[in-house]
Amino acid sequence: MNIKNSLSRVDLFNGLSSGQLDDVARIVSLRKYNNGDIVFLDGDAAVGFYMVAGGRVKVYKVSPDGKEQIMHIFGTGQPFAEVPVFAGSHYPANAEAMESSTLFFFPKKEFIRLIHENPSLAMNMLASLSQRLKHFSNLVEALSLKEVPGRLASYLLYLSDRNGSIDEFGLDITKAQLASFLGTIPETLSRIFAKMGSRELARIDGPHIVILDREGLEDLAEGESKL
Amino acid sequence: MNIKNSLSRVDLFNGLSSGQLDDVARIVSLRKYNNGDIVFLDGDAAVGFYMVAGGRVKVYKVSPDGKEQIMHIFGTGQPFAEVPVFAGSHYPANAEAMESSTLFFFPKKEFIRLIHENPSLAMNMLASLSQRLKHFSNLVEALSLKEVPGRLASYLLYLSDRNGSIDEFGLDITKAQLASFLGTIPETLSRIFAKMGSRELARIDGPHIVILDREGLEDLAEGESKL
DNA sequence: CGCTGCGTTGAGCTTCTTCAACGATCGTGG
DNA sequence: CCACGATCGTTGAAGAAGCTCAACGCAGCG
Repeated sequence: MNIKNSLSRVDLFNGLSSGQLDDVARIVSLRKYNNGDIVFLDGDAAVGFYMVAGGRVKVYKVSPDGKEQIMHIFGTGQPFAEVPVFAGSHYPANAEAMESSTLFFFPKKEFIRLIHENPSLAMNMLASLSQRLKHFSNLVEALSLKEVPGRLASYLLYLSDRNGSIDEFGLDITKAQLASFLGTIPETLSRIFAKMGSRELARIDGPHIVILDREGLEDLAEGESKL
Repeated sequence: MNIKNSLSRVDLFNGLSSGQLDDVARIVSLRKYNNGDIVFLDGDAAVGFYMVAGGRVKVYKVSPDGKEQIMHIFGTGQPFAEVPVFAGSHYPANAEAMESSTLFFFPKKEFIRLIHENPSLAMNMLASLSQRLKHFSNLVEALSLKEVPGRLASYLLYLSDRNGSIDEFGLDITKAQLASFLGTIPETLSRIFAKMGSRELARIDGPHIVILDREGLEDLAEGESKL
């Protein structure tokens, strides 16, 4: 069956028996969203959590004057919004589809029952939350201890690694979204890209990036040099 | 027995039977630290996690040029450094005792075994990690979307709430530490305290705070006004 | 063709940090 | 008991980083 098959490929359900996967599949429902559709808003009452079956979703906060901070971008196979399942009962941020997306929805009560009966599922969920905490801890470190050029350099190196440590790759989000993710604004990002270009650290051509000086970027990322 | 008694009072072990508490107590060891002692350093191999039995511990990151960001301050009853138990195997930050402190240490392998056998313990741990995620999400929001006066106002209001929503209370950390927690430096913090004083928002006398204008502070915290 | 969204660039300004100096408090040892 | 150094906090002046506002180029698309 289609849903069960998707679930079986996902970290969160690693090590579950076929019967246990059936139990999970039984409580899941599918939801479809178009680009820009809101999945939930900060403060909404939460009755369950989601997992990306296809597409991408951004989770973000907004300041009163409209500035947006992307906390996380989730792709296929990644669960999100688990927090209110285990602590509190409201979503602590907004979520919006960044493209046409299909999401699995897991109702809170039923899922908690499954966890009680299923230690591996609990362990997987603990691993997933811990992973998330690491991500946030990096984000805090970046926002507080690095300047924007350093954050951008880190992100470029991260993208490069994710693509197999090659020096040439494409941005998979718009620059405005990247700015929001890095905790800055498009204008600032643009200027820094320009500087990286003129310093021969990287060549930027639209969404196409070529890393020219990996060492230089690493120094920037570690705060050991400036632009 | 002393340890078991302490454990029984702690959220993480809520709902555990006496026998289960014994199981936990059996794997715990006690460690003592003086003010300023390092509990672990960023990158250290992690063989377990900790819980504060008495005293206080700060978990923090440091930038190459020495600036420090306090991620979290843990007091009695709070577990910390659980992340490497479930994801990765190295501590992702530094931890240091802020006063004479006694910590429980839980070895990773044994604790994981207990979790497997004990669904409530797993659920409690999930709740604890979720709580932590909420904390970080607030921290990210503050660092990225609020200016320092807003963060300070939030913190003062938080302290007030924690003391029963009264308008008069003491700072329980030094101003330098508070600065590090708010993602700024003592000089900046000092200037903002001075401004809050002259605007009659709060009176600051050493570590003693009196909130004079709660509404004004709330506006600041929400980014709806400036200093 | 003109609209709209994305990205870039410039000028000015705000916020925060840096650097330096100084006052107050506190514990220690002479 | 006082002097000393250390820690903590405050204040001033200057500078850096990033934001705001505004204008504009460019591509895709109805």
